[in-house]
Amino acid sequence: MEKDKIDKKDHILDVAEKVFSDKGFDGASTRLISSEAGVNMAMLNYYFGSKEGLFLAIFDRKISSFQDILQNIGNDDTIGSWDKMDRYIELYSERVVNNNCFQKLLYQEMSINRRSDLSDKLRDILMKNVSELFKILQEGIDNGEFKKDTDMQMVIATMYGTKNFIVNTPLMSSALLGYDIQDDKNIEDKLKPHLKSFFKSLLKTYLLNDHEHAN
Amino acid sequence: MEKDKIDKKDHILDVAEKVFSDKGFDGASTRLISSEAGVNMAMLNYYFGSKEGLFLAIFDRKISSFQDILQNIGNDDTIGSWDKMDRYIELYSERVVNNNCFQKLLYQEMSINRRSDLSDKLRDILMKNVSELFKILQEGIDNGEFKKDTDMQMVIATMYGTKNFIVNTPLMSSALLGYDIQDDKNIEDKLKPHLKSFFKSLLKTYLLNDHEHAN
DNA sequence: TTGCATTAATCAATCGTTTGATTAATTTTG
DNA sequence: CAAAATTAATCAAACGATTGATTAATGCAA
Repeated sequence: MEKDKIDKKDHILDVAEKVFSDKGFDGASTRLISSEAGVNMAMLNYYFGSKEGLFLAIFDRKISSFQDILQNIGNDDTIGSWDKMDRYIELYSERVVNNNCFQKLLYQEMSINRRSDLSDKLRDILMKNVSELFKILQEGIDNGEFKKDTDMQMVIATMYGTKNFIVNTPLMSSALLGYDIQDDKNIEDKLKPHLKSFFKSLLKTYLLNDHEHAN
Repeated sequence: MEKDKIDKKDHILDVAEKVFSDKGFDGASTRLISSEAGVNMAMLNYYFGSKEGLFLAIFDRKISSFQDILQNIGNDDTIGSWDKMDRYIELYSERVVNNNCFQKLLYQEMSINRRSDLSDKLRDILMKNVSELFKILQEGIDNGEFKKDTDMQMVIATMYGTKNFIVNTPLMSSALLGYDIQDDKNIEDKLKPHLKSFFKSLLKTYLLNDHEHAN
């Protein structure tokens, strides 16, 4: 059955995503991945051609669902710029703290510069997501809701960086925050609300003009 | 001569630091490192025992100079909390944007889950640096200079995360900031001042109580 | 039976490491 | 001081292990 095959490939991709994010590309052997996935080693090559093919397939799978999630917030004319920002923070914090092992993989790959074609591709995709945030910020500045001297680039770097730091160095951030951020329950109950409320509070004071502070 | 030996070991460590940070631990072969350093392969084992020994030696060398740089800012009684924060931002931005290939290595290692003993060690060292920042923040809150509801943990995650994001994903951050952050001149002329002024501006609005805003 | 899925066995290549030999430097000895 | 003895540094070559990949044989459903 075609369905079974897809499920199997998907299962392999799930496992590979996890193992790659734990060990890195070079540290994750095909033998380990296949045994973790409960399939014969040759199946990886049979399905994905090569180890690199498997690796790329992980990204291909995600990329399709990766795009438009954060898009089209900026196109809503009925709400103000801060409310858009608020919504972006909500969605971003939600999305990103899930798939955290893919996020880890993504930034590992962007940090090491091996497959430069892939890196470029990932950069472009991320920049596309970033552009939505740009739009929101620019609009807020133009309509006077945000401060004129807002450093948009750095605001973006701050959001992405802070999230990455927490997700990608769990040992460090768990020690810092005082709870295990690898635990799913803690992620849901503590980390997500924590991240959201901090981002809102931080950016509200930074972005909003004084006359808006009352809100 | 003893000096030559130290210089040689130091040279190997320099090269290894660069290669490891480029390729990751598993991606960097001992053959590549030794050929880049212009020494025989066996010398790596002769000097450092093993590949892992070489890797650890990189950290040992840095760690000694790593410690006290950011320390003792908090102990100065003659300046206010924000001024201490200001000074921390200055030093942190300076230090960190230099040795950026070590920083890359450091967070690569903390991201991957391999030698947990090393990871723990690195976490402890970083937490020690963090504690100085904690001290400054706590003091500022206690003396009323900073807001009572300051999220200290997240402020720290933001500073470390934002810097990491910029340094560790140069492809992304160069596209975002609009200049090549791998270029030494750009680092000095643009990135450092940029980072400093943003951190100050961002944290000033977030940390300071309203009656301090005039400053 | 035919075609795809799956397996164990095997491949060459590369890995980190070790070896034994050789050279250079240092120390000891007469 | 000079010769001998010892130690340290360096090298090419080879080691066993592991890597990603391939093969040929088998299983199995249509």
